Amino acid sequence: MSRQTHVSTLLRLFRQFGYEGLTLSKISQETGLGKASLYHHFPGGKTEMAEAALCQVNQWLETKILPSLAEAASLEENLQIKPIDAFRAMCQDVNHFFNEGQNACLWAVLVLEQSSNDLFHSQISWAFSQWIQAIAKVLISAGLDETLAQQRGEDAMIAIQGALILCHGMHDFTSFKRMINQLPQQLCQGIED
Amino acid sequence: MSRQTHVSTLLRLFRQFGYEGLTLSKISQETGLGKASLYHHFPGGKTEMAEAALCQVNQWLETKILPSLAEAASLEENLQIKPIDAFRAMCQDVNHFFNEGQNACLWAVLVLEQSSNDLFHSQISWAFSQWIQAIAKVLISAGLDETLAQQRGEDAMIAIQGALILCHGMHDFTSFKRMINQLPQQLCQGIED
DNA sequence: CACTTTGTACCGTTCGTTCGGTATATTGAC
DNA sequence: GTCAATATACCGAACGAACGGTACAAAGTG
Repeated sequence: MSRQTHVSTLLRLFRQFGYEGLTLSKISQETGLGKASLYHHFPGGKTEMAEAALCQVNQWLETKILPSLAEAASLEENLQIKPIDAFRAMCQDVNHFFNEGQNACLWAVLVLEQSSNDLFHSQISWAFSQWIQAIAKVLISAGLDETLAQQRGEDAMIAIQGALILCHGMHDFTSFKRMINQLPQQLCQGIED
Repeated sequence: MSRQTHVSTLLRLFRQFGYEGLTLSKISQETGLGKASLYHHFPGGKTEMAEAALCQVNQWLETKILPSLAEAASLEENLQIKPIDAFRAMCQDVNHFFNEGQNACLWAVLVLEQSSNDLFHSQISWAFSQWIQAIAKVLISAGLDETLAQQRGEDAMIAIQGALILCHGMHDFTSFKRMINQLPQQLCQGIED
């Protein structure tokens, strides 16, 4: 079993219990690896395990979300992708990634623990701003004002993160689904087709 | 020093470090109380301390937020409070409570730690739904459709929670201020004056 | 005096981490 | 092809430190 095999498990555990809340005993139990084996794959210990999980999330963003947004923002002469369709695809990926809202977001989990904040802050901050910029560029390429486009990108992040919090607090995930359905149109308000 | 004196400190610490991330040593250090004193005031230990902090947040909701919303929703003949003004006042309180976005939300912190989830879930869930209902009733009393009013209440929670996450992740609190400024009008969209 | 509040020392447990070592598989030398 | 050498994956046991929590007597307070 390679290191990468266990990163998905790590991601699941860290976003479920948080950094401080997740113990090596639990990791050992869930991965089926002894504690010593964990240190073979992750010599940096718990910190490196969390970094690996965080890295997986950021790679999801880089490979599944950012490219198609960049494509929709590109100003090639044969502009075939409409912004609304790009955002619909994005929301579909988001919906799948967060399991219809039932998965917490590792970014949010780590952000809210100041103890682990400094360690991972740069990567989380990078992810947020990349995503916001990617959305903004799509809207700018559709003729929207630059400032407003940036704000809409922020609003998308706010909607996703807020809906996850609310749904987990209420144990009711209908709000997340509604948000996912409404977000594309909300982002495209006032842009010409 | 009475018990209540230290609850504010507890609230600050729990929302800063989370439940698992906050240790009794740190609490002892920050309050200036020895462990014995802490257990004198909070016989239930760490759990009771977190509950006291959570209770303070919920009491803030009950005393500062819900009453004025209920007043704005009341259908007395001399209806002097306009919805937009009620929401503006609410947002001002929220802005102050979260220190312009720089304070994390204890609800969100506890919600994202599944370990502590079951202990506090009922109180957090209660708080969310009470707040949503209070907003919805204001909008309903202004003639808005009931389903849409409920959704706007949820959207307000989503906006607040999401903005807090985003701002903490970016170490930039301008989005929170913008959200606070925009929220009242957003909630009142399409209602007659 | 009675009663509340606190300091000190301590409990058992669990934390993250490390050590020494064992299988199995792959490689290299001859 | 044989056999030593190396690399990889894994584990049990234990480490010191810190955890949440407790017992109890001293100190403060009316």
